[in-house]
Amino acid sequence: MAKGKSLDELTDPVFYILVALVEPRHGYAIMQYVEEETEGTFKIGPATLYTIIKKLLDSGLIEAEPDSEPRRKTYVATNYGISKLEEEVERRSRMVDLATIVLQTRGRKGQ
Amino acid sequence: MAKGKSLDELTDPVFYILVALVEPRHGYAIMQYVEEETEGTFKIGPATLYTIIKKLLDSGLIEAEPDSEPRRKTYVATNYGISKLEEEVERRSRMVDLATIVLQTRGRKGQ
DNA sequence: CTCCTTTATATCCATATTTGATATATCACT
DNA sequence: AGTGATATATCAAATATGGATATAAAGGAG
Repeated sequence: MAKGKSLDELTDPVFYILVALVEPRHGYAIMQYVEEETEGTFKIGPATLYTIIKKLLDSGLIEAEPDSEPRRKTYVATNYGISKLEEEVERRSRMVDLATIVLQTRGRKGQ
Repeated sequence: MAKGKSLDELTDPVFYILVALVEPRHGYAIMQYVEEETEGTFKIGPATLYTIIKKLLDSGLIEAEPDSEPRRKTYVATNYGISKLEEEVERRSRMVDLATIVLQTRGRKGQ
């Protein structure tokens, strides 16, 4: 049901696109969503967007959905995509926790 | 004091290497540290490691430190590197929070 | 003393990922 | 008719990553 390579880790743009597609959205709306949610700090251009959409369709993380407007293509995360996103949230959460502890431990030097 | 490009976002291996270098470590010890801390789920090979060490030295996030053993090269994060790591932890934390909220909101459909 | 494993650093090159630039077309507004 | 926003799409270049490989010294086993 998926043919991509690993998918053990999701990159930043893949992560944001999957988050956007927890609700159905078309490509352009994904770009706007990510820019708004990150207050302009993370932007996804069309090249990155459509490259990744293709990859996510191929690997079964998202699927196409019918849209009323003919010139738009709407996508949404599959159940598989949602669970992959949940895994990735946990993975990133652990990364944050590790770094937080390490940074805390530092400072109180020696002992 | 830094000549790298953006550094606005750190990739996964860069993140792990910087976390490892909150305390002084030499290259091989970084590889072992990351593998241990991630329980074998994330491995950094020599190619990735030394490529990134070079990049981090160039951009001033880490610096070399004298080591008793002559055949080892020890590195440690600079103050600049620590603050970059802190920023990145916050950035990733916000990503986790966003995804968590979005995933929570889903499920209770309509309204 | 020789073999093997671990430690340790380093690079080549192929593959994967990302992105700037560009192209096309429709729609809304003036 | 012209401009800006909407909307999808691709090319080519730049970046990033990782498997394989090379080198060498140290430590332990037999």
